[in-house]
Amino acid sequence: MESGLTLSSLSRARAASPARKPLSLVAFAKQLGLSPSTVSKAINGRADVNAKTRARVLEAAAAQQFTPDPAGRRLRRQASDTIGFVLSAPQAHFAHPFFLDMLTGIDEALEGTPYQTIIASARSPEREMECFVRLVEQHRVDAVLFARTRRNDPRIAYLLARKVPFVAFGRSESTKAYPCIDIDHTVVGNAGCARFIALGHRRIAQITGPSDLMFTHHQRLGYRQALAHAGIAFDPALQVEDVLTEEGGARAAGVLLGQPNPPTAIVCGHDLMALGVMRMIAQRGLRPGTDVGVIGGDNHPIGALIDPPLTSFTAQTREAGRRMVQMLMASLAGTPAKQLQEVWVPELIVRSSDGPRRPALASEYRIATAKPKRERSIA
Amino acid sequence: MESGLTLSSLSRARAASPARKPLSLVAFAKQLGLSPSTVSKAINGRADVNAKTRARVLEAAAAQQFTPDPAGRRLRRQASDTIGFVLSAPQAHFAHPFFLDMLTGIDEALEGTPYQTIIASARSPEREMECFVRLVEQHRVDAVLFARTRRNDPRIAYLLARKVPFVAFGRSESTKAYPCIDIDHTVVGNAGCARFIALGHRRIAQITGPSDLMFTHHQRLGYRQALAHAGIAFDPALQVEDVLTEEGGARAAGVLLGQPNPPTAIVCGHDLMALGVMRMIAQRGLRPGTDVGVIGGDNHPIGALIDPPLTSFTAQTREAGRRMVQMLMASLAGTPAKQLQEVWVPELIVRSSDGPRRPALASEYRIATAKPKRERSIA
DNA sequence: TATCCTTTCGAAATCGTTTTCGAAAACCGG
DNA sequence: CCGGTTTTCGAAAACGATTTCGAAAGGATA
Repeated sequence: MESGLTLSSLSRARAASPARKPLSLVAFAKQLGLSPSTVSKAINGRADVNAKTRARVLEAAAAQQFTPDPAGRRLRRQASDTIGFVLSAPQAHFAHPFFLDMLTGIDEALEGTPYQTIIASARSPEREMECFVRLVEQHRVDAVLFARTRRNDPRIAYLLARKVPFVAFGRSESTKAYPCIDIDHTVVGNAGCARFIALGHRRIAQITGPSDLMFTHHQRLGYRQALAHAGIAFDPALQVEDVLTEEGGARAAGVLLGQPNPPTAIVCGHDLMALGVMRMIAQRGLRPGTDVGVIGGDNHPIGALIDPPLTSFTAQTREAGRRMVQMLMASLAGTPAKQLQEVWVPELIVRSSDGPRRPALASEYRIATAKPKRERSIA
Repeated sequence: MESGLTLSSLSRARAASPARKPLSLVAFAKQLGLSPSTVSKAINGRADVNAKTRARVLEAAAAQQFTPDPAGRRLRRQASDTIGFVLSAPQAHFAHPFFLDMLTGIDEALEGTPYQTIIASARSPEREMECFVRLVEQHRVDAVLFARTRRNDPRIAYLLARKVPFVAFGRSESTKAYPCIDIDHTVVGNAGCARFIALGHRRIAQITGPSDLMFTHHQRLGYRQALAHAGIAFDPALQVEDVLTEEGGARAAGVLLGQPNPPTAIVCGHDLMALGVMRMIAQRGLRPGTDVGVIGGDNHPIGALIDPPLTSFTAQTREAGRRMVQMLMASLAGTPAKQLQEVWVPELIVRSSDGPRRPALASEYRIATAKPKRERSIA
């Protein structure tokens, strides 16, 4: 059956579904006693149309809910009015609100513009490029948004070479400037580690995702900065990476805790990994947050609900989605890429997993008892 | 700045971004020494083209990566080749993989077809209809997919009246048939409750989402069926509803546990609610899974990670997304709606939250220690 | 071989919009 | 009132594909 879904069967199928024919621009124009060109110009805000005429057109359009058919518009304009948002390997992030949050922000910012978002998901990291190429070469999108940049990101190289407008969530080591917005993850590594130092820890480990991811790379740099600043020698055995999942975090923690001189605190780059870390700590007979401190990285909502509640960092994913769209519009309008680069500084959200255990409200039990009072979020 | 984003500024902006001109069908046809019509027909699988010619065309198209420009195709065909997927009130489901899973399934099934998915998110339940109307009346989509049906769903009425092809995830009380796929949530209520009865419980409560949601309604029916089957009198005070969030679950549990004769077990319609329920049980000084049994409803991945691990039901959201697309294609091809209705039976995933506490692997600690061995999932 | 039917192809119309360019109208200062 | 400038509008030509319909070629039959 799947193979029977040929292009031809699809096209013939369409004929079966009827639908009332909508108002075309020419018909609408005739109604108003104007030419199609004038109506079009009125709607599109061109200068060469009398203010009075324009008002009349817009009023009638609003009254009759008239909107120019996007199909005609697109053909003539040679633009698809469509922005592609690429999900990378969604199966790996199944329980993470990251992409959906970002998508929501994007959709919000696009409200009222003629643009729409199409999503495309890359089956695997290897097939990511494929996804971009298809979107671009088949003229399905005017611009692209995506996240999870890598240090050396072929997608960025491709889009730049192909001159496709885009905004990335995340920096890279590209020598050419491109519009992007990023969270400063050196802060996540640095401030997380520094907090443990301030709490008296000396043997502090870091668990992150794959280091070819730019944000992971930054986290690792930040961690080393904090150590250096405190005069603590960097021990490579304490900095491990694994995949960005709960299991990855657990596995990495197992490696760390199995060492002869295990760490007393672990900073994580990702909250799901932190969850796995906490699970592994418990499995080893230790108490997360008491025997071994844990700090996460991206404020997964589940972090507030577990026990001990996870100390983490603000993420602002939805706001980032919104901002990416604004930057894209600016980019399309000609603003140079150098002016379209923002780095947001995340803030620590202090809960309980990062230090000696505080008396919990219902300390006998295993599920977080209430939202911690000490939580501090950014405005 | 936001208000400066007029249609006109956008359109002029576009001119700024250049791009190599791609191969048009006429140019491609000329290359082959054929007419555009023949090439088009070859590609679209029409009958009146010689097998040899068709092979030659398809080969060349593959070699040169030629694809007919969707814009022209859409204009002529009077179809957008686009399917709308509507997210309802995403902010309420922030941490739930439901929508992203479904989206992934949809995208998978659409691979290789000329269709693409656009997503639209309804700001609030009240503005849901707005979203549908805009999508349809502005010709942005050929068909629509959506989830979370209500008992009496105006979206379904609208789409049926407007003759827009669609597939819903969830049944409703519509008298007219429409294509849909659904999980049988009476099973969630029934089997969950029955399990507690089998474990010896007699005072069993149910916490669900708002009862105007169809799946919630089914859950509530199933719960009463199980009670009736066991000859236990239904106590309305034990069946409460709240919003579909962790907080909602906690609040509802608070109400139940505050009663003079509180329940010894609680079946939930939704895993996030179950999480809140467990939190409230702990907050009341009781042990979830030991003093009060808890069963969830839709296999949120976090359920396997908490302690005690949450007994729940299979959800198969991604598979459902795939199947919805297949059914939509069938519907477009003329298959009557009555043949496009499926109800899938969820299966219990037994972990630990539903019964007397089993010895945990690292019983001192507060985070689940390992994936439970007893977990049983469907094939 | 003539006739008819089938197969295969292409010319031309069409989808609905935007845009260019020219013409008419209105306005202006002298 | 006139020449020149500015506004305002509309006719017509795109944009790139699909589809209808007719014609040519090929095959079969009498």
